[in-house]
Amino acid sequence: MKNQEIAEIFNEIADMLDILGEDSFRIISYRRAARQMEALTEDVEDLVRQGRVGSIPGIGAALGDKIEEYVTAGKVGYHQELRAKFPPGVLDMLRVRGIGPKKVKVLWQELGISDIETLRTAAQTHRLRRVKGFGEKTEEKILRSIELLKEGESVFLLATAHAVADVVLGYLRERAPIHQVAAAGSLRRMKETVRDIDVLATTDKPAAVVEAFTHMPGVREVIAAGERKSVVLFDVEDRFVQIDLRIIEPGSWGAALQYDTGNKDHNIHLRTMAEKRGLKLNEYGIFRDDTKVAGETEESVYSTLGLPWIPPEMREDQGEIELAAKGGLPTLVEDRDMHGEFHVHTNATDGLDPVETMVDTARARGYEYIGISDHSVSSTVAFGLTADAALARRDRFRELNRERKGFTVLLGTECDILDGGEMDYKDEVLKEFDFVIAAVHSRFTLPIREMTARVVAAIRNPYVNILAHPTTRKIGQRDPVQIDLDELYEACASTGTAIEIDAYPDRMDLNGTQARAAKNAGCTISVDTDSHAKGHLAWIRFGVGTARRAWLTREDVLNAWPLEKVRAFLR
DNA sequence: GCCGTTTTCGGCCCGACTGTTTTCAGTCG
Repeated sequence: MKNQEIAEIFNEIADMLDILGEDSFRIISYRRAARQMEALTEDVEDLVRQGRVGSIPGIGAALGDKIEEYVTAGKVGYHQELRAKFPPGVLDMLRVRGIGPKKVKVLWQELGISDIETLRTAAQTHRLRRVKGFGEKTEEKILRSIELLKEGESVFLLATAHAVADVVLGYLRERAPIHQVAAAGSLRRMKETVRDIDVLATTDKPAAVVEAFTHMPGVREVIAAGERKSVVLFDVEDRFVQIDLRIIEPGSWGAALQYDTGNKDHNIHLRTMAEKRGLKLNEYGIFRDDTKVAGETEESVYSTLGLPWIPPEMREDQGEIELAAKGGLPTLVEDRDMHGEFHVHTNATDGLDPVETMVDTARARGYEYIGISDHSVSSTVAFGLTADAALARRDRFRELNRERKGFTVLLGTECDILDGGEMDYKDEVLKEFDFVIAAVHSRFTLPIREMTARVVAAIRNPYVNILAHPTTRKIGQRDPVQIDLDELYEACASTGTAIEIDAYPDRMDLNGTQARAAKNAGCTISVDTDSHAKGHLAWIRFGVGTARRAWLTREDVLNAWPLEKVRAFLR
């Protein structure tokens, strides 16, 4: 998929135009187009083939041509022309916190500074403060920001960010005079990675809350400390995450929550709708002239615009507003809909806990069933089981089912898909399991045609019920394999094979965008944690969050079904 | 560069914080 590559090109064009001081609305168009490319559920190459690039919101004639050019020629001429004007390193300077396009332009064109190292030396030797707009504090700030850049400011896994948010919210509840407090932003939208954590609080003592927030244990750096908004960098192991705190009046709680949750395009869309109704929407409420007409709850904000409340996970401006306006929002799957799961490991292979512990943890969660799916023999690093050893567990599983009345333990396997697409166990072994999960754990670098054929062959095996972590990516560690996901969706839909949202925090595979495409192709989705310890079963909330980002209902999710319906599916 | 039940031209979301300024530009989200 070239979607991401095109997004990066558009963003880089925007950066360059920004530095050159071009028309800001043109720049906004490039950035918006980049976001659209990232959010696209379809492969842009397919859209080009079908002549449908113009149907992407924010893509007109000029950007459509550039997309086609990239798909056919592998590059965009305009992008390369611009690039030729910039010494390498100039664009990097934008990554320094507090340095934007205007300052880069001055640094580059007036001081001849064209990379971060030179910028650092210039700040150290006080060469910057001679230029208009730069002073002593700017030099200090630049030096600190460059240090922070080296320490690796980066994205965080959703699960990590949630854990940090819980600590911060707990601290504020205990130590600051707040009424309400909550996390919003991409965390609340359940995005699989999070760049910063947005916290909202209501209080009648703002100064005391800012004081508590900026002096929390773990705060490394205070970026801003205003009465309405503060920003800190917060230690997370050997890295740090940005945390934004917004302080509002109780009457603006809903408006602020809305404002800080929706992504940029969702919010712009709502503000445009407000304007057409003669209203003004901001983080304090909805106003007619200067009178506030809504804002205490999120529901009031949406209903004033003629909309039902939209679930946070959907607020990406991917058609949800139009759907809501027509009264067509789906009823999304929820945590409490989950009846069990299938992708669970034990200490028989590379899990930490024995099967009894995993089963009882699942029961305590209120599940009706649990599938145990330890590794097959070829996964040597994961201590995969021989066919005999795997099937020999059947007796113990029968006992477990007798001992735990009203709860069902299913004997499954996470069976490797071998190089050529055959399964690691023979069919006569596979048919003995209650269910079979197929997964790629080797040869990640096959070319796209071979990899696609390999996985499609596994999907077509009559004993395979679920395809696990389809792209095999590990966030921050391993790129997704080269594979034609549309072909997988089609194969899964036509054979009645479920496809997985693997909610292990660094997998999140499929992600929300992909799972939505899978649903649209007619697939049933299995939401699993890939648990390797009892505590991991709780990660199902991130899988459900991803399913909600994919607009899935409980009818779409295999393990939101009761056991009898699941059994029929597995048969 | 995009887009249109007020428009095919003239608009384009809106506000907070900081630092360098004498009233505001730049950055960020």
